[in-house]
Amino acid sequence: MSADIISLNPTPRTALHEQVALRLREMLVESRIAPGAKLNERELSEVLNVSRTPLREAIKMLAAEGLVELLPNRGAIAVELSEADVLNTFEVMAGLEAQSGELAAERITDAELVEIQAMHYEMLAAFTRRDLPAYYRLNSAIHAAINAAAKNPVLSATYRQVNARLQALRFRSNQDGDKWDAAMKEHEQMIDALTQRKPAAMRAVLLRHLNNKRDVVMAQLVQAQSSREAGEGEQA
Amino acid sequence: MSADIISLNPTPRTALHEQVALRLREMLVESRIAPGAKLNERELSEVLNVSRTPLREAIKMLAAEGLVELLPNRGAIAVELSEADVLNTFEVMAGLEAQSGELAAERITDAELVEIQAMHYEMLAAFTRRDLPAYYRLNSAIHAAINAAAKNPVLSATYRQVNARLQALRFRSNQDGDKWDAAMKEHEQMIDALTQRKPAAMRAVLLRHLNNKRDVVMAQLVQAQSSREAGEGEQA
DNA sequence: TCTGCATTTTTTGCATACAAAATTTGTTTG
DNA sequence: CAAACAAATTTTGTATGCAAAAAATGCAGA
Repeated sequence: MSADIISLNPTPRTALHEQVALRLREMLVESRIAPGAKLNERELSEVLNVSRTPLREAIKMLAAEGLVELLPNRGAIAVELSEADVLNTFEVMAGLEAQSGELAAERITDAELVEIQAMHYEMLAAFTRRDLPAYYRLNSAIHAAINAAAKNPVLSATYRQVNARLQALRFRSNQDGDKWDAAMKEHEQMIDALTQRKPAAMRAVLLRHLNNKRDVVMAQLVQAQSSREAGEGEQA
Repeated sequence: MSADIISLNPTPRTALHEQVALRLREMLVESRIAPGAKLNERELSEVLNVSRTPLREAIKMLAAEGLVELLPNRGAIAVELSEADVLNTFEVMAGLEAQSGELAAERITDAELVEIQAMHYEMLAAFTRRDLPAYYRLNSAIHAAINAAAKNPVLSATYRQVNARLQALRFRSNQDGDKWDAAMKEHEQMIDALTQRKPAAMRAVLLRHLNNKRDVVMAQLVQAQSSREAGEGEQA
């Protein structure tokens, strides 16, 4: 049984619980495991072809990361963020992004800046074509690059951990025309602030950017909730 | 109510791996397990009177929290922060504290403010007596209260997690006269900024406060390292 | 039919057992 | 005596087994 995994991975340099954590993290972030859903150990251990021991270790790690919630004697469920949770998480994200941007404006190298500018133009192309998947991919890459330019691994790790909880929501938030235009404009202002090495400007733009993103996500969240409630009402 | 349940139940309701995580966290934060030291599973399971299974689950949680490092096939060691790590962590802490303070200045209630003021005077008493333990205790309590006043549980949780890694260092950093005076002055400025509900001022004070704390800790860190190296040299 | 309760089944939590890897120890040889 | 290699021991990683708790099921009575 575990022989399958070993044969597929000739050198399982990474521990089993790490691999499991990775896969579970993916499933949670992509909402393949729905928020609020129970993580059945027997089920998951069969799907992932591992025993319950490394699976449980992985679940404990995800709990510490805030991706699942541990219910005593009742296992774990995928975190379900309330409206307040989303607002609070965005508030923290805004602070982390703002600081990243501020530090990046101070510390970015010319090479890093060039690469970000290039990605920016690619994103502009995706925006022009209204290619949402490509846009999101480039958007994430740019924000990650800004983070890297801040040269603070602790900040990056914290950023990633908090961001993971919002990932699922972000994925779904299809910005409409106006908001999308505004987001692109903000991105151009970021490039300017970075090019001119203006930390304060960079901080200000990122705060605005995150607040707008928050508004988009929140609007879609309440809309989804109300339509879901209406749908359930019809069925009942 | 809940006190009855606890007294009636000889075996506590909290899961074993949670209890173990709590105790290990304490031992790591207080440096009872030295930075860089190996966490021997057999040894620890004997000391804590649990089997290796819940112990390992607890260790995985601490790894996700950044308190221990997992070495593949070689177990876990207590994190050992390099100079750069300490600087980076303080940088993140400064950002989180600054944001906490900023939000607290916007959201603090009169009752919360009164309590913080009271603790401030208690701390002033401890400062006057040069009672370092009491000072630290009150200092922590005040910072925690400011955090709570920000009314953002996600921010508080993030703050606590990052702070835990520095706790051991902070404990040991005995401020000398000058630095201590400055720290007290900064605390008075915090009270002012909170009382007058000035978020920007609060942010500025906290950034200064954390930068000074960082300098104190770093100075003692390099001093401890050099003296340790000298001592080792003599022994060899 | 619905509610309350007892019984069965499932699921979680912890301990133990076993396999693989790393470390230590001991011995041999140059 | 030191280095290198091999055997033994320890330690980690994973799987399995068992007990306790929770959930599901079934049944009796109103």
